[in-house]
Amino acid sequence: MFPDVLTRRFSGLTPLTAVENAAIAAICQRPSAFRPREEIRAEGVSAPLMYFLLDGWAQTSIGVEDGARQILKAHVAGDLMGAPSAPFAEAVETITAVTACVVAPVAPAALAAMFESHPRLAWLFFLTAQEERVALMDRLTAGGQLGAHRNLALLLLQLHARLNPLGDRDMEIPMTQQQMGDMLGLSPVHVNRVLQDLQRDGLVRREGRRYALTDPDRLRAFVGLPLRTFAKPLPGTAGA
Amino acid sequence: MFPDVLTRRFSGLTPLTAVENAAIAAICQRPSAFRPREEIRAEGVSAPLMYFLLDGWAQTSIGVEDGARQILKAHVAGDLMGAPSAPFAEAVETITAVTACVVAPVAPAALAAMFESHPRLAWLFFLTAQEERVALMDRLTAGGQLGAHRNLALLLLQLHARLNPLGDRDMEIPMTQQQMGDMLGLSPVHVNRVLQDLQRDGLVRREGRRYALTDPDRLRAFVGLPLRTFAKPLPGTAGA
DNA sequence: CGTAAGATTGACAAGCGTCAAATACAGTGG
DNA sequence: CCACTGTATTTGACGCTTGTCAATCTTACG
Repeated sequence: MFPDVLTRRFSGLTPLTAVENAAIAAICQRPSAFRPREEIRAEGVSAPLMYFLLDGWAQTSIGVEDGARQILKAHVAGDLMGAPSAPFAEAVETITAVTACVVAPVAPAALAAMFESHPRLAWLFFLTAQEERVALMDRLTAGGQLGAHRNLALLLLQLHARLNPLGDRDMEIPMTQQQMGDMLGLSPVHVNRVLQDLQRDGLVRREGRRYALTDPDRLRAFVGLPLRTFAKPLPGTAGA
Repeated sequence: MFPDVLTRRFSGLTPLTAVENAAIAAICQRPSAFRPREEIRAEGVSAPLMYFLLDGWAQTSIGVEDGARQILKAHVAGDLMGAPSAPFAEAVETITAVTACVVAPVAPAALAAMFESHPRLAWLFFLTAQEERVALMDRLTAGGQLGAHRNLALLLLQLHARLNPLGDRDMEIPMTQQQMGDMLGLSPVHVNRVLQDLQRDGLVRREGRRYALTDPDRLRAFVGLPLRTFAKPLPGTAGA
């Protein structure tokens, strides 16, 4: 059960060996389940753990004093959550279940130990961390330089790429418009209006929380940022 | 020369051994110098390298089609630049010299090889990548949830923390207001107005590009986001 | 001394947030 | 099966924040 979903995490880079799969499974603690809206890990707790998301949707967010919060990432099965807090004494981000989900905790020290026995995995985790950085960089760029329309369009494209690697047009996004707003720094009211604009322009179709990108190419052109292809055969790893 | 500045990179986590210093120096290619405004590495180039910044200020940015650009990070001596592009076939970000600066290129494959011989360094680089993620997460939170005033105040606090670890109030920021705007997603005109507001409120003093935080505590309270202390003794590394 | 880049100021417009109300929708208990 | 309740979506009116445009002023530098 574990290995499958975790292997998928790195499938864009390289396939894992059976030994590597086992090494990852070995550092996972017993999985536990959470219900929708339940808090998996609160920001501020000390000695924070990391979590492999085995099933469901979750999100990480940072809260601001006045009650506002920024959602930083929507996680799907296979994601490693909470890693950004690893260098810190106290957790930086809150992890919340969006749908029902199952997570396996991982102690940072255990991951560090794995780095010693499996340097190739260490490199893969390093590359994955860089990918996450790029995702944040793109989002920052979109937030700073693009308007709400192109920003939301980018979000839909990114979710589509992750949910639908095969390229189907249809997808189910289990987020409220409020949550999308918290991701983009927009009010839920404005999210709603922008979604309607995109529909009116024929870029998106929508029924409830089912979204269809009617013309992905036009949508990409509209956004004006390249969609990264997280896919490069692993450069010079085992063979040094 | 190298080791000093690079060691400083990790000083918040743990001191490096002489062997580790040598290992890092060994993967560096011959350093080269750049003049202000010169492009060190353009986004889009294939097989991108990484660069240790040995001296000076540099910045990484992502361009948008219509000519706008988002500055993602201001780099000071000791930073590893360009790592986010490592998993990609083509460079994601443009690296530009802000002041005169000296950089040492590093091939991703060389770093991967170092991960095999020095797993503790691998873990340190992993943690550093997570710190960078948190920096982006904070900036994203500021951009999405805070207004221009608090956002700019946060930028000043962050620069102050990096430039002035000793806590002096005075610092020289070699950025134009235009560049600050490109970091925050604000127009240069608005940056100027906000800076004046902060001065009027007695939070900042400024002469040319010398900035003084007159009351750091009040400034921090004003922002409402915690300033991360990138300082935790390295958890379970060598002793596994 | 001349030129270019940056900083500053003002007037105006657009984008987005806020407030408030109305409407759909799902789950709950009678 | 139906009223009841809370949550999500939708719509409208209005105002603040921020961008745009254009001009002026300062500073650095050849």
